[in-house]
Formats: sequence, structure tokens, C-alpha cells
Amino acid sequence: MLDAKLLRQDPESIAKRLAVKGVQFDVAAFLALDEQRKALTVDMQELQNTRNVKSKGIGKAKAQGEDIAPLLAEVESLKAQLAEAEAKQAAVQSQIDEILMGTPNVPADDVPAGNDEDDNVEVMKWGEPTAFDFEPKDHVDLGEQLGLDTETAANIASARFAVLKGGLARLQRALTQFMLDTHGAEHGYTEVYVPYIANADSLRGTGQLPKFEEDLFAIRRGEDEVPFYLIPTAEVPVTNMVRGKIVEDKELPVKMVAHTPCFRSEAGSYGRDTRGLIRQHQFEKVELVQLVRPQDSWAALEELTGHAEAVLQKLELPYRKVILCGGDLGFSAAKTYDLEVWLPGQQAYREISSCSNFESFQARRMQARWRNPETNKPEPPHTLNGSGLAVGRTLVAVLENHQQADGSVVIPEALRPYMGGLEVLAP
RNA sequence: GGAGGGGUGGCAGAGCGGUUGAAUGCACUGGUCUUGAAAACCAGCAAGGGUUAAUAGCCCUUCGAGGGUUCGAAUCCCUCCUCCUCCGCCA
Repeated sequence: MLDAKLLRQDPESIAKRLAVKGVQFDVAAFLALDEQRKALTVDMQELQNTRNVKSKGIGKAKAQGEDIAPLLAEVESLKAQLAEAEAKQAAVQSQIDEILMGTPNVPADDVPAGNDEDDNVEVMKWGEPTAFDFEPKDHVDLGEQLGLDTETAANIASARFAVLKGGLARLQRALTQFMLDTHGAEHGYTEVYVPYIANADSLRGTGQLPKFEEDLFAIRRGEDEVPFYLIPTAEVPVTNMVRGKIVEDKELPVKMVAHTPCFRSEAGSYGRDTRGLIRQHQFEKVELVQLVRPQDSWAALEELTGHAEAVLQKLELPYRKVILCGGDLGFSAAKTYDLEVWLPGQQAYREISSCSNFESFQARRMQARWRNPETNKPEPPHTLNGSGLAVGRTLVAVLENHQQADGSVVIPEALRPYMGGLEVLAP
């Protein structure tokens, strides 16, 4: 949620920055609505004040044993008037809330302009696209021999699910453990286990709702029940751990890592990446979440991105780092780095991690606070998160980059302890 | 699934229709005292919104959430959420 105060003070500059994201913010309409809200609020509050004063008078009179009938008559018409004034005010207020909840975060100053992923800017590159002295296969062809079975998964559920068997299943588990251990032991994150189902308040808190409900899997217990949602990322449960809470300064920075499955309906992406594991309804991800003091968040974004990069480097996977342009930036993010791993099967760099600073946007939506020791007042902290990494896509990258001519796959050294010492995964 | 008891300020915990936004304690902030600290004492200490030059005053809202009764609700009624205790069931 945008800072309503800031929006009132300087709507023009916010509108200008939102334009970088391709969002037209109607400043005039917002200000007009806000003027209405103020006027109606004053009307309503005057009536409330009258009611309060008169009611207190009645209380006093009664205590002194006076006749309160004339006072009651005086107050009679007030009730209806007040109800009307409150309804008017509430109507305008809810329009304003809708705008505030539906408006994305403003991009940081150094976010490049652009419409889509083609306008993202490469920041750095690690390693070179893997060279082969044979024609490399993609992960689907490699996986067929190693235990990837999408047909069985379709039989169980539908398209865009996968069954992994044997060594491949173990490789995915090894990757997960390796990532959790790396972030826990080397990068100072606390491992957390969280629910995979979240309520609507949580999804509003991180920004998936109200605008992106079609991307989620909703579940209802009964027809009339409010829905719960399968989490699309661990960002939702982990960040919402502090929803409605006040965090003490000495507890910051909070750094948490969680492994969860992620569920995405992938509505609107029919026909894209239909082959293999790249775009699934269910996939595993190790997620990094940080809660930091506002002044520390930009340094924290660099640090957190580095933590994700460390995993790619240990797995000897070539990648590049891009900064997302305004048009490709997510709803809640102020700035995002994507890490894109080289996939020989596609001869392309593909997203494997997305690391974002949300500044106070999520904290304000979920009313998370920290007590600023300088003012002793509660203020929204800054939140960040990043994939560290998407496990399914990492599995793809390991298979494709470390494949050999005979269809076997060399296990990266860092992973071998998690594979019982296995050096090569063969059919 | 059954029975019962709770949810109040940063925390603990009173209040159970009427000058209660809320006693008291702890924590926190400032002051007195002290060489310094502690103790003691004094004072302050919720958030959001409106008005305003104002982080001054004044006003409004908020006692789990939402509805209702009433001139007036933290206090009464209804629904929901949530926590705890006991029984049953279960991994």
C-alpha cells in the first residue's frame, strides 16, 4: 500500500514514478475523492460530537435524578442524521481504500523504463554458456531416462504437474537441503517451517490480493465459507509472520529461509513453457525473506541477491543478473533483480531467482511495525525477499548444464554429500 | 466431534451500560537526588484520522473482527475468528 500521506502531499511525483511501471494514476480523481472524504468526515464527526456531548449530559442528569425526557427528545432526530452521514463517509472511504490497495508500489529511482522483459538491463554475467562437444539435450529428454514422468502426473492431477522418480527425486531433495544449509549456516538465515495455505488477509499483506486472485488456487471448505489459498510462494506465509506485530529494533534484521511447495494456477500463460518443468502448477522453492530497518534495505537487497548467487556459483551454473525494467516489475516491488540461469536445452537465460526490495509497501499493508529508537514511534520496516533458488528450475539447470554425451549427469561437487557421495546420475 | 473458560494499551492485568481511551504493575522516556550508577521520588508515555503554520490545542474513531440493541456499549445480544482446559478421535 502506498503511503496515503505522501500521496496527498506529492501526488504528481508518485504518478510520475508509477508511469515508469506503465501505470496511469489519476491524480485529479484521487485528490477530488480525498477532498470529498475530508468534507464528509467533518460532517460526520460534528454529528458524532453532538451525540457524545448530549449523551454524556443525559448520563449526568440521570445521575442527579433529573428528568431526562426532554433531553431524549432533543437527541431523537440525531440518530438518523448520523447514520446517513456515516454511510456517505464510508462509501467514499472505501473507494479510496480500493485505490490504495489496488495501486502498485512506486519503482525506485534507478529502475529503468521499459515495457516488458526485453527491456530488462543486464547488470553482470557469471561464467559462460556451457560448451558441449556433442548436441546437448533438454531436461525433458534427459529426464525421461532419469525418472521425470509428466504423463503419470497428468493422470493424477492435470498438465503442468510432474512425478519425479528415483535419483531425480533424490536430486531435487538434495538441492533443497543444500540450499537450506547454505543459507542457514553460511548466510545467517533462520530456517522456518510454515503453513502452505494462507488466508486472504495474508495475501493482501504481500500484495497478491485483491488484484491477482486468478493466479492463485483457492480452496473452500463449504459453499459459503471464505476461501483459503494455496501459497504461490513462501514469501506469503513467511513475510506475514510479522503482520499486525511490532518488532523491536534489536530484533532487526530478521532473516528467514523457508522451503515450501508453491502453487500457481498459471492462468493466462497457456501455451507458454508447456514442455517440462519450467512452468508448473506445483513447484519447490527455497525462499529468503528479510525484515530490515528502512535505511538498510538497499544494502540488504544487494546482500540477499548475493546469497542467491552463491548457490548458483556453488552448483557451477552460468547465470546473469538483470534489473527489471518498470514494465516487468511486480506489483509490490520497488526494485527487483532477476537471476537468469543458462539453459543449454533452450540456448537461453531463464529466470531462476527474483530478488526484490518492497520498501515499506508490504509492511504498511500488513501493519507490521518496528519501533524506531530515534523517535520511539512505531514505523513500517522494509521487507525483502528472493528465491534462493527455485528448486524445480535448478534441477532443470543442473541436468542440462552438467549432462554428458551418454545422457548421464555429473553431480556438482557441492551436492555430492547430499547424494550419498554419488558422482554421476545415470539411467 | 462434545463440554467449558478466555481475547483490553509494548507486556501483564482491572473494569462488565453513563464525565473510562480505559485503574494498577512492569517496561520505556525526561527530571530530582548521586562523583557515577542503582534505589527512591516526581512527571510523561497507544495508534489512525480531521482541523491547524504546528510534532500546540480541540474534535472523531479504535478494548479480537463484523453486525445489532440503546440517547449512550470495553461492558448487553448475534455471527465469525482465535487461544486455553477436559473428553473423544487421529499421524
